[in-house]
Amino acid sequence: MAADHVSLRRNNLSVVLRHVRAAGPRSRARIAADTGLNKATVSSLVAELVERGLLREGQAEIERGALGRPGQLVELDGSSVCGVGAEINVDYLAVAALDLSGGVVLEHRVPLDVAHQDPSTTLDRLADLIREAVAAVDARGGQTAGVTLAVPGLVQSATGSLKLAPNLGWNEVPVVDEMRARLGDPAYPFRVDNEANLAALAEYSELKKDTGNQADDLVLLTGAIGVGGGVVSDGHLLRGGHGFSGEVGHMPVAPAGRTCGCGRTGCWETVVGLTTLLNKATDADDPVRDPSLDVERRLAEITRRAEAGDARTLGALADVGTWLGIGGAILVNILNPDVLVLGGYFASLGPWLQEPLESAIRDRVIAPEGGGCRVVQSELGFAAAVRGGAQISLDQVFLDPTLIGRDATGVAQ
Amino acid sequence: MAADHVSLRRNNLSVVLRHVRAAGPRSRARIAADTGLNKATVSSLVAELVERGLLREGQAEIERGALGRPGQLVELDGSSVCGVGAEINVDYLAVAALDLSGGVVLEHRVPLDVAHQDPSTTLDRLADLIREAVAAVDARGGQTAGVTLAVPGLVQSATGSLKLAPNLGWNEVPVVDEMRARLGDPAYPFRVDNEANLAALAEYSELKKDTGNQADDLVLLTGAIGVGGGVVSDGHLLRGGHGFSGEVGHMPVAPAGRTCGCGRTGCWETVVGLTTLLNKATDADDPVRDPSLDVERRLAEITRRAEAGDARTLGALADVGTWLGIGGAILVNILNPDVLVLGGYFASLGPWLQEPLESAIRDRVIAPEGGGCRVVQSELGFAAAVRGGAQISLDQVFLDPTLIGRDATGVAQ
DNA sequence: TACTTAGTTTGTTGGCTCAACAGACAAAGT
DNA sequence: ACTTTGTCTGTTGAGCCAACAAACTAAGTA
Repeated sequence: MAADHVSLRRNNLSVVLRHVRAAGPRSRARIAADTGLNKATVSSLVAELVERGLLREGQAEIERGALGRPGQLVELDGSSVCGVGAEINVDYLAVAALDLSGGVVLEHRVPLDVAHQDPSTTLDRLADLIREAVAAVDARGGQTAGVTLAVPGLVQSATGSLKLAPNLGWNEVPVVDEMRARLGDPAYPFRVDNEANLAALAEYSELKKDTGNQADDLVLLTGAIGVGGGVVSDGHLLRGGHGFSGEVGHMPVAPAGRTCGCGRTGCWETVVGLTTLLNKATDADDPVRDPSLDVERRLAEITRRAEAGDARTLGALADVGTWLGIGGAILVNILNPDVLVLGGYFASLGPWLQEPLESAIRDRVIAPEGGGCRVVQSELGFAAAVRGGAQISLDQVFLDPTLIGRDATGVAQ
Repeated sequence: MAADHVSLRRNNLSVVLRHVRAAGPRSRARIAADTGLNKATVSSLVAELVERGLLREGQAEIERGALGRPGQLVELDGSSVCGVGAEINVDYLAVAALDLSGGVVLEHRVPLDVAHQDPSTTLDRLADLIREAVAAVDARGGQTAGVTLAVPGLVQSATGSLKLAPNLGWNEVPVVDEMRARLGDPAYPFRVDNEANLAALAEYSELKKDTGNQADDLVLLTGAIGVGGGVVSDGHLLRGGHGFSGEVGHMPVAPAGRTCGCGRTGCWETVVGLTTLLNKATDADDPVRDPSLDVERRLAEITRRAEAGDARTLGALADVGTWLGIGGAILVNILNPDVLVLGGYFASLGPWLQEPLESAIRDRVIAPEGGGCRVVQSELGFAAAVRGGAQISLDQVFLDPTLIGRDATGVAQ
């Protein structure tokens, strides 16, 4: 809370660094004009950020044709710092490493039937993947700013423990401690977070990249066997008092519906989950239903049928889209996001879900003009969570550039 | 974003002022120890805050029995700055003025059938009340830090316009402009906000006062004819992209239920609204149903019957409590608040609602141990929104003490 | 075409100010 | 004698301002 010269400097370093990220390569003079800082101050700040390896002098001189002395472009230096994201999900493990400028250094996914493994075995495999990612960062001459693990369950961020992950069959696993031990107590911070939260963060970054500014309120729906929700409100991740926010899968929206894994009837999951879609769209002996098949392959087949105009498939998709809208409207009324992002399997099948979904929302939202809520399909799809994990580690650096290089006050957990 | 010496100073003034509010009267040395600021710095900051009339040297010397030189207590100075809150609701207008230390300077409510008035007449009456409140502040030798108006509807905070208030029958009313004109373009800032949002803020302050720290995530339910929701997340009001968040009254929870004023069936309002309770608890010719009767008086009668053990009343209350829990569980799953506060009429009847409500929530929440969500009855009841309005104006001063006194950079809107 | 000059913009330098800090110290108690 | 408070003095660090050199465009002149 209390601020001194050091935090003042830290703040302004962060302002400059984030401005370059948000607005792209720029001359010092331009940064000064944009941020309101003095030219001299910006020079000093940029010099320090260059020294820390976070910014670099741009190769290009500047756009021609302008009057006066051309400026020296300053841009993000992707070479020195990377964030690593990892993910444990029902049927795969994944890692990704992003550099400071958002470039993908590495992305790796391996299929694994996590639910039928011992957690310990899964964590061993994951440790291998993370070591591989960190090695790739090292090989590039970079430093790992942090690793964040995404899990489909309830996470207590403070203690780094996974309280409950029904779809994995995990319960009270101290994932951070377990992983830190496996990785030999690494210097970089290691965090866990909910999969949907991290995916929401990744989508938020993506949105910022595309639309420039505006839109600081976003809801992400991740569709898989279960349904997860991630909420970004006013640019901040909504975590809730104990970090258990976004549990939207069990909203009772269809009292006449199927029995849910949680024991109750009519949960949202039971009408929009992937299993339900497949049951509606196919016969019991249809090979697409085979649970041992890769999810992406099953989705590809559904997509093919939809494109071919198969009536039953289209009907099932329209049905899911409508139910998605019925639950979505609840979220929109409560949270009033600017954007509702369809992630996970909803993204793959977005083209057929979007129309019925939007119409269902329009019918149910109180705020004028549907609360101004746009519905978009995720471009990241199933990769959103790992990306978000890498992103969140990088965000720490953007918030406090002094974590990196020079005096490096300590890669504080 | 970008910070300089002035913002550094502003921040630290704010830190000291807020610390005294949160932790109570304290010596300078203690403030320094608590905040991490240097003793000398705290002396300087306190001196400035005293000069601005926000703090004052405490009368009492200090607790006895301690070793060493006793400290001079420093405490909030309630005498110089007040925040004013106002409220337009279906059947009353209200104002309140709070001083910096949270003391109630004035609280005034007048019954008015707003829905059957011309908006202009209502605003005229409200202007009278506000003038009265500001005059009361003046009479105490104080300065009005700002006035915030609470309305039961969708508010666009930026433009200060009320987009839609179904229960008032209002639509697209530029309330801020209208009121500023009536008040003769006052120097203090004038804002509008949603009634439930402001009430949530007031409850949050109340909570902080009681429990000290912890609990930064809260959901408030205001019960009246309609049902409103206000959300505080991580200490911040959740507003949503367009400021239309918290519209919980029309969540479709009871598909088999009554038709709602909004045209759909099964909205939450239709099973937990006051009208529904009365219909369930009484016969058609029961005088309690008389809508011209004062709400508080009708609630008093229901309370009397419940206390007397009237089976039908108790049944109706249990029913409403359960439905409250069914919808409440949705909110708890999405937002994971530490506390769920029952406001409005739910507060008056809380003793009978709480048990079935808590049980319904426990049955439906995914997170372990009910997500740790406590259910409490509001102490402020129907006065929460005005209090919150006054509070929010004061909060501006706590966030930027330089708004008041001395150089007063301008009572910026 | 080659050269000069004016005008504009960039980025650095040195001096100034402001605010926090550190340490010394008097004051006020045990 | 010992402790703790609060003030005072001098130092440090960071941002600001104004001046200035550098780098370029535009236009006028030979």
